[in-house]
Amino acid sequence: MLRRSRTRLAVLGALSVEPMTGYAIREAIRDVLGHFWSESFGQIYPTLASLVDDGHLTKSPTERAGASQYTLTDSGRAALVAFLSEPLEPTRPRDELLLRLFFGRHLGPHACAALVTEARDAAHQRLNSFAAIRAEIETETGYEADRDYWKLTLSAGEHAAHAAIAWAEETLASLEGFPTEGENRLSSS
Amino acid sequence: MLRRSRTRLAVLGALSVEPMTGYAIREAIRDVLGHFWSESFGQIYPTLASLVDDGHLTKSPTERAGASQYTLTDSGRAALVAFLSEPLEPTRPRDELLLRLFFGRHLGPHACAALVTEARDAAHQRLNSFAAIRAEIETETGYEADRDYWKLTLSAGEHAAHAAIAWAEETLASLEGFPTEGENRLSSS
DNA sequence: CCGGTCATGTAATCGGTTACATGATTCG
DNA sequence: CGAATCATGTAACCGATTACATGACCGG
Repeated sequence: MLRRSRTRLAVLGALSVEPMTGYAIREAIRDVLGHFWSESFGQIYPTLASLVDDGHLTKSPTERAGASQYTLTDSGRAALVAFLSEPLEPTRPRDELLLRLFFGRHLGPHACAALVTEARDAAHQRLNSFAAIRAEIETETGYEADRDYWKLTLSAGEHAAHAAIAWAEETLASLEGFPTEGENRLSSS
Repeated sequence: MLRRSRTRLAVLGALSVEPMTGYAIREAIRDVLGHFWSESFGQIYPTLASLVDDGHLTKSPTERAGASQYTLTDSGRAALVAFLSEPLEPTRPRDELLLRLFFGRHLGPHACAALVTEARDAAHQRLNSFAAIRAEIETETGYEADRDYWKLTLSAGEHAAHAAIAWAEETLASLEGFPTEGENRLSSS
């Protein structure tokens, strides 16, 4: 199983939209894919070098000294499609909020409510940023072919955020009825 | 920033419910926390050893040769509470389905629909397993104090699954209207 | 000129998985 | 007895983050 790194997919994908520098790739991932993906510089630059080695990208200088622009080759586009076609291997879930809530008895309902409130507010903020991104991709020209797909991922984020908010509200109401036996104390098995 | 591994939290939490062997911890995490958490043996055993070193657990032999039972100490319980009280550092999102969908133009609407269908079916399966877990924790005795918190995490899973299903249905309908220009071909910028 | 942004890259480290090795116990 | 399950642990590896080092360019 040659399990390719997903960073490669993200980088190839980003460059399928338009040629960019490594720095710009990271910016694009943070600003546009931010709600479902992330990459760090420490991962992007080695990946770019490796993709150039494989012939999937070409590196060319820009006007600006020290900056290089990377462009997808035909081989790179083929690699992207091949990657996209691979079966999705199931991700191992790791939701730290739920992990804490699961053991919430040791924290008490009050502190748990604070965690849930935080999560709810974060979901609201995400919702706001989705609206901004939606407006942005709607108005910018040049990405017509991709735009419809991009909106699907936005919609996924919106559904998830709405669900998170609804759950948080329910949970906050429910937590009010919880007994406060162990709150702020380290005793009681 | 002393960023403690979350495996420690999961192990301490698991042992806060009842003493167990390392093997049983992994089973419990897989079966009960499976929809929002995962751990591998390779992480659990070293963590157990380290927690014993720190005085957070005691290791005692069982009737069965070669098997050890781990029990939370007072120090361990305090460490659990301390851990639970730490601020939640934001998780970097990595949703491979959405990453693929974002670059879905290169795959075509048909293949994208297959991915989304897969995700929808997986959400349905999760919903089924939630019902089973709910029935299980409802009937088993001895966990009355934790049960209410456990249900909160189940509810979160159910909300998320319902949202995923609703989004998938909408997306599948939407994908039917997408042009199939690049489907199964490697050409066309 | 100085601070902020654009830009590249590497080294140390980490958290985690996989694969492997080993062996006891239980059940058919 | 043999297979499945229970049980422990380690070594190799990997993907990724963090911190650090460096420097060009631009605007005030």
